[in-house]
Amino acid sequence: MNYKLLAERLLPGEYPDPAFYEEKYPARDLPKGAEVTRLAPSPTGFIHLGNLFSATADERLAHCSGGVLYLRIEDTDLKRKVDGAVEAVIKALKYFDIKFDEGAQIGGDETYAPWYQRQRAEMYRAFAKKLIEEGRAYPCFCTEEDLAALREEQTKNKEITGYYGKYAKCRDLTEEEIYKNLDAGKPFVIRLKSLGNPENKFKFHDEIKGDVTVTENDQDVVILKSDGIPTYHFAHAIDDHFMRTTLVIRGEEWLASLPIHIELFHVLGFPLPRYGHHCSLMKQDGETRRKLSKRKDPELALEFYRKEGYFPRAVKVYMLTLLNSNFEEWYLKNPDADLNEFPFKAAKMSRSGALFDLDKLNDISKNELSKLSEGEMAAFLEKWGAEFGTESQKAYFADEEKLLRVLTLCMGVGGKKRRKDFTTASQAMQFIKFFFERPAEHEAYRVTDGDRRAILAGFLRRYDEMDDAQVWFSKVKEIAAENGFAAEMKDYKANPEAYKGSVSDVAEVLRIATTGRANTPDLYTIMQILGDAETRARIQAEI
RNA sequence: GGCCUUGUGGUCAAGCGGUUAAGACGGCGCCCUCUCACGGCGCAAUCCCGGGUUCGAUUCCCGGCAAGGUCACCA
Repeated sequence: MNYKLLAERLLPGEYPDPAFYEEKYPARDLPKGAEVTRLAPSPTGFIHLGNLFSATADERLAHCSGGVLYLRIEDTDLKRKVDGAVEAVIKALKYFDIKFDEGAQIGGDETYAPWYQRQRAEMYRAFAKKLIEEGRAYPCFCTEEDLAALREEQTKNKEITGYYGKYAKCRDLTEEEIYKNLDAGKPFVIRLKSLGNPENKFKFHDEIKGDVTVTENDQDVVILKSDGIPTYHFAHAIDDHFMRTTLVIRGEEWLASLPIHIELFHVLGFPLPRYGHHCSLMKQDGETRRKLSKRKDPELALEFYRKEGYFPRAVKVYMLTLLNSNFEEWYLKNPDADLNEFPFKAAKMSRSGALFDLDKLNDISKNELSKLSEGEMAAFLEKWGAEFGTESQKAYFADEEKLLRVLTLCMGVGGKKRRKDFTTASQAMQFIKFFFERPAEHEAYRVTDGDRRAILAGFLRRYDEMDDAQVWFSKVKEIAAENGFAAEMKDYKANPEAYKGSVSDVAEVLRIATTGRANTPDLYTIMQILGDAETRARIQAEI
């Protein structure tokens, strides 16, 4: 068979030879040990926590080693394309501190562009043509029906499904048959002519999983689809070679196709990059657990976390906690360090899939938020509010001086102990709501109506905005005593039957009357912030 | 079903031949306290199962079992 002629018929025209591309995309000039990693999403625009998990690993591995992180778009499947998707992905990741050095829509060094696979079509064809010329790839005219029938037969016979060995019908087509099909205008794909033997197994070192057992590939996989666009496998080999990726970090669902990739790199004459297959973030689904999915877990979309107002650093801390088992310990010792100083290692990545734990994230969020100054918190809330806040919430930012006082109180700034009430921005806004809006609803009072009125009226009679906290509280005690409540907690505990309740019950009445709730930070300070008129008005309304 | 991967408390996990089997989250209890939050103290809860190897296995070997992944002209 004249492969040269066949190649020309299949992919007519002049294509550059491999040397041209090797020169066009030269090896990167980076320090020793620097990793080049990449994120290569398909442009569906949807991106969830699992993607961030993976992206964080890519980003850390690249930047901890003085290397490069780039963004490549795998748009070889037209059915998946969504407009504006790339921008959406970049924006979502940027919020969580994932910054690309180069890539689609990024700018930066254009040496390795283009970053969209559809724009690299010529290169893929050039290498496919070369493979055909070498007799290592061939046209296949099998239809979808043919393949379905084949699969059915193999399944019935309990054989491995796929296009391989004796089942690879088109592999053995004669020259005459091929040209006959071509003349008849039959559509075709280009398949790899695999030389592997599945009997052969060997060890392969995975940067995350350690040594894994790999079986030689014998599948004649499609490398060029009938529309001339490469499959993932083929594009992966060519792109990661010419973009000079050193470390391919991807989900473990790719481990099964590693043999294909190894053969492809080999047949193309490219050195193999190193690989790290990470486990997927799992979600409990009834009795079992499964990896995060786009269709089933919309609530795990990155957008959800932005909308709820999770603090970016908190999410990053959680990702690092899951990603590197020694991170948590390091962070405990270096609570104020730049997260990027943590020595991130692929080998420290977990080998088993972790369940996503919202409780843990929330705990981290509280801690991170509590470290902010009131000014930083105000800035964070304002930024969140501008995009996701209601109109009434946006109004909180008009009186900045008041907002800062509120935040100082609610965060315990200046005190020996910081408060940790806020998990997210949206929750914080709910928490501080009563400072800016009169409570529409009040939690139930636990004293009788008569006592409530007496307590509130007694307070109004005594309240003086100029009192300091001690004087203020002594007045609350007076009211307690006056109405049959114990002024001192010790007295109440010693003899609970003698009283209707204690100062705490009296304070609770005042608290509910002014804020609508039974649980708040220091009431005295709240009244100071609200001001005399507002405090009195709220209490009067509850008498 | 074949192949690959994984199996330490409810969750994330350290440990890698001898440990009272770390720590964090969550749960529960107590203390602090005008409530809440914070903080402090404490409690419950774990080595998938069965065989070996060994004086001794959570750690090593073999076999089960379970879970996850994968078997496309999708990535």
